[in-house]
Amino acid sequence: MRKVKISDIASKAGVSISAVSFVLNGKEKEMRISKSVARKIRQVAKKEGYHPNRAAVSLRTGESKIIGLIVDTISGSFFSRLANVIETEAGKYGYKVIYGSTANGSEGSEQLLRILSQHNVDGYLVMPEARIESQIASLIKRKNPVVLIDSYFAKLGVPYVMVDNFQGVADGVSWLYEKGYRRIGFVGSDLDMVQMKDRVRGYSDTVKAKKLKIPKGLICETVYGMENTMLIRKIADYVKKMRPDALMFGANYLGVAGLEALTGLGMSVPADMGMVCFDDMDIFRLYPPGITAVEQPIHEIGHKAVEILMGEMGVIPVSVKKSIMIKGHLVERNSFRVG
Amino acid sequence: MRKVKISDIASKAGVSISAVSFVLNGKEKEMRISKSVARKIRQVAKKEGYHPNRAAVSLRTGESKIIGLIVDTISGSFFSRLANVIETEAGKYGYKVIYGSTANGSEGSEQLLRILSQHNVDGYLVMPEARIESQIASLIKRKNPVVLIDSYFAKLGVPYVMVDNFQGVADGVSWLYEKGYRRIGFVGSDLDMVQMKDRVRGYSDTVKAKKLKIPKGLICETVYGMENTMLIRKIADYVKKMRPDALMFGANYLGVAGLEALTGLGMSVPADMGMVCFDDMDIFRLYPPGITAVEQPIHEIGHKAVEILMGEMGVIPVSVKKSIMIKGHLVERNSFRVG
DNA sequence: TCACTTTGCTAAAACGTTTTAGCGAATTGA
DNA sequence: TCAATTCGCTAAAACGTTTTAGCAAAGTGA
Repeated sequence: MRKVKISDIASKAGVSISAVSFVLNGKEKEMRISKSVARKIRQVAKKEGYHPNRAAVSLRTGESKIIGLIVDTISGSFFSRLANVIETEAGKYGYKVIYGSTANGSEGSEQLLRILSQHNVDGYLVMPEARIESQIASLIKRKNPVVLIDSYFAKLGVPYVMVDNFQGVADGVSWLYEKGYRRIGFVGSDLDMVQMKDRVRGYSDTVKAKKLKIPKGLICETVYGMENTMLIRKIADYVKKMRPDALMFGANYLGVAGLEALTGLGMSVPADMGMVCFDDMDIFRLYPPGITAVEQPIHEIGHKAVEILMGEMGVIPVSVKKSIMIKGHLVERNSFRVG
Repeated sequence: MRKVKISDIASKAGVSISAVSFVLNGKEKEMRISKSVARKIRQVAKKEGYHPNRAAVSLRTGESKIIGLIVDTISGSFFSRLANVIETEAGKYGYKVIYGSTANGSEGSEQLLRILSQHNVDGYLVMPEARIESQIASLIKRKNPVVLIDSYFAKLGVPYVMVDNFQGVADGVSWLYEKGYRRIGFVGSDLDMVQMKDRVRGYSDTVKAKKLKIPKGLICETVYGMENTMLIRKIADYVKKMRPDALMFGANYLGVAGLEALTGLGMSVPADMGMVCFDDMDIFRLYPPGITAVEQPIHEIGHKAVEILMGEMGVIPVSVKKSIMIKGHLVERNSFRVG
């Protein structure tokens, strides 16, 4: 059951290796291989179960049919679900996904990128963290196809796909407003990426548009990477001090911590607090009354990211829009006080 | 900034390609390259930033330094967290992970395995579903290193790493017993894998050992792959009919559905029902009183799986135990009625 | 000193493809 | 009929490694 190679097909079909290669790569017209020979080759190849050795192809062509997926950490439902759709979408174009995380200490991002480049990776899908920016820049300089997901670096003109953070938060805050809340707080983080900044802006602008008088402190800025118990305490302190009547959370893990903080204070949603969270999670659906959340269109994000990357890689015609922003969807649940 | 290759190093160091290869692969002793030349070569290689083209290496040696991770679907917290640790653990040995899911329709498992084999994958980590058994068998027949995770196929003697399902459920049931419950039900699925069967056995044996009289019907067998709303209804009907005073759930998604079912019936945990779930989830920690669960030792599972696979692949000396079972840990929370 | 071994290195084949250049036969144009 | 073109295909180089076989110089034993 040795692996069958192109020369096997060539000899069994009584033709040259080149002929086989041409036919199997769809260049029979161009290379004028006759219909009959082409048919024969295809038939033999199928019968013998031929599939090209990717290493050889990669060596010869420099293409690996592999794309690299770089994430901070893949645990976390948003990432893992996205990874899943990326895998299927890439598969549709015949690409496999190899992924690496930059966070888990095993290797720095330069190391990771080097390894991926050693594997002749054809393109990169990156969910960036700030400290990777320079690496991305060097990828771009070397003409590597890159598409950023869920954030972007303003300076580099890298294509990106992201959710409309501003609009998402704005929708959430508006929903709370419509439900009658007037002292709406925001829990965000100090993460230095547009991602979070747009969310903060989504909050501030909306609150301004609704002509709510907000004390500055109604924004609770947590430290990114903060340990969970600290985070919970921070939110609890904020709630005790500022007494918002509703909270808009800027990220799913913040919402989760928020729930824990409220529980700790003996408060409950929606009796004592209105709530909306940016980015949905199972728990928001299951938590007793159901927590309204802004759902990220994961499927569309993954779909578009792969599509744009394929464009960059020359696999498909490049589309006009190299960067897109996708609207999130407000999933209304019962995290508001009635009447 | 062209990629530097071995011949560049050779010429800059004024030696042959072979010499460079020997030194950089640590065969200098064996191939008696002098200290001084070796030093020179290493120095030049470092300065020029040489890193071997993996495609070429792979073509020549047949090894890719890539392992294939095959899962049903990577979304789901257990899988994604496990994927994460596998990635880091594999990284420690210099291996990258390429993964493919069999479930999401894009490609069948034969197709997936073929593609991985085209990429010269060195070994496989598989979280099996029943229908992949024959494929695994053929991998084994072709002497491919394979380690199964979280289940095993009795017939094939494939190494595996799994959690002690029997013990985990037994611990959960015992906990409920200690809390005073005497009419403990079990919600499992008809999934035809040892995995689930051991859990059912863990329940039945424990219940028998405690000398509880259980009507047969206290086991609720759900259909694997059942649609969620159907699942919830099934559990609700079962609860209404059999009136257990506590429930042991055989899988995390079952526990979640169970919570929804109970909510639908106007019942709550722990006031109206004791509960333990096999396999922990965020929601069990966050759900108001906290649901006791059997936590799977994800880190250890991933660690061991990679270790055994490396043994199979000849990367490290093969350990005595090729298959291991790891104990889960009962995380006690407040899903029981006091007094 | 001479045969033999060891030392330190190199040449070249091989891995399985893709692709360029080109060759003989058939066809066309005049 | 003869030159020119087109047709249908093949030979061989190249991709960047690893590894086998072997060669010249130096060392060793007698």
